[in-house]
Amino acid sequence: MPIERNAEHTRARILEAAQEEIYENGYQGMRIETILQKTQLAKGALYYHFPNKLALGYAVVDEILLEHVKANWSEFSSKYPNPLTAIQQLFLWKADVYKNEIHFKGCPLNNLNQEMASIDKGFHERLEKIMATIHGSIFAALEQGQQQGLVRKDINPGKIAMFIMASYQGIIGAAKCMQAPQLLADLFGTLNEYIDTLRTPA
Amino acid sequence: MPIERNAEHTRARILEAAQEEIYENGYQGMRIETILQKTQLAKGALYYHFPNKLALGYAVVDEILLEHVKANWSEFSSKYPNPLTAIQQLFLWKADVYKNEIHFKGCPLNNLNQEMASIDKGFHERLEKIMATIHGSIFAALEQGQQQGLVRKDINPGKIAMFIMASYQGIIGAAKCMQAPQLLADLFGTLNEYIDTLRTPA
DNA sequence: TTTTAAACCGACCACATGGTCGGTAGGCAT
DNA sequence: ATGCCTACCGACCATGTGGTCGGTTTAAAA
Repeated sequence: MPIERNAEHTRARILEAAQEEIYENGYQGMRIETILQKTQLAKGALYYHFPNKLALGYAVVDEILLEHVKANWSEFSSKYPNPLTAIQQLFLWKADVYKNEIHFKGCPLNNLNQEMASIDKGFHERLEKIMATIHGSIFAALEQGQQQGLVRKDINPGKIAMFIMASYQGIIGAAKCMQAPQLLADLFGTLNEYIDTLRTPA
Repeated sequence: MPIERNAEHTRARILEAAQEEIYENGYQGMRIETILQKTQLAKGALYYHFPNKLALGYAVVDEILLEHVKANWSEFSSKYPNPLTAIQQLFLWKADVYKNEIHFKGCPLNNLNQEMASIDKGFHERLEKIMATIHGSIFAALEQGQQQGLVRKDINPGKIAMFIMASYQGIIGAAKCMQAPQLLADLFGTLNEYIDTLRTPA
């Protein structure tokens, strides 16, 4: 069974393997040799699709992480009309997904951010763009909630959106550091209690 | 002016240089060559004091980071008798310290945690120990506050302590990712508002 | 069928990097 | 002064790693 000779597909496989490697070892810990092993490709193939290691790393951010975030968010914001509820449900879902992870590796986006944002400018620019996207989504949700009378009007949507995003990252990070994804339920629970205080009092 | 031949001092210089390197490039990005350059030592000196790179990394955690955290905390908890206020002041101080950083590199402890906790067991164990120390401090502060009637008695000190710690990390991380330490004031401000809700109502 | 270019192969290279080891100098006890 | 051990030197090694390049295969056009 010869592996299909399809450029797009090959490129996608490389990206996927690279994403996995970065997720497990960080960008600096990712080895192209390992990617070749995982994809059963030769070096020439990889360097045909990507000029160098850095470009591959960038591509993972642009084509995998960004899309993943967008998909995630749009799913929940369309499922739950109340924006605060959408955010809370997203958190609970994350807690549930990672609950039984044997080896919890955290959030791919946050990991890369922590590792590379202050080291490499290219990564920083790309990752900041994603962060801005997320922040913009939460911000818009809060503002929309205010207009609909669902969210208190005495809060600053920009600041609160940033805080929620930061707490989310922190929670994932803490659970990762402690290697204890079962903490996520409690932590997101506490965060969700805080989010409840943003609702318009009944 | 011959550099003093003092084993303890030399070892300390190596550790300091290593800490800086890790802070700037992560453990995986730290290079022995750079440390030798910074300390003006030869390779033999470094490998006389440390058996290998990993041991050096571990030593940085045990002898630099842990001590730094302990010193930080004890300073503020002794300066402010109200535990909640001590925590809040510590945050505001951090925001102020980093405010004008040109190239904000985040929190050394959090950085290493994010990078190595899920990769290397030795790092994980050591870093978790520090996290547990911090958590224990906040936990004790909250419990003590409850006994003194300063902190609401309907909250779970363990969970809240974990949440505060996670949020702290997240805030530092977010500011790092955005390369915007001026965000810290707002973010810690929001966190402190949350902490205010933990006080016993007047 | 022949041609052509995209897609892929894999041996090879340059060099960075962690680590070794025989040697040397400083300082302290005798 | 002499011996001796700690502290340090720096050339050298083994290996890992990103990257190159001439060549080969596949698929579709001519």
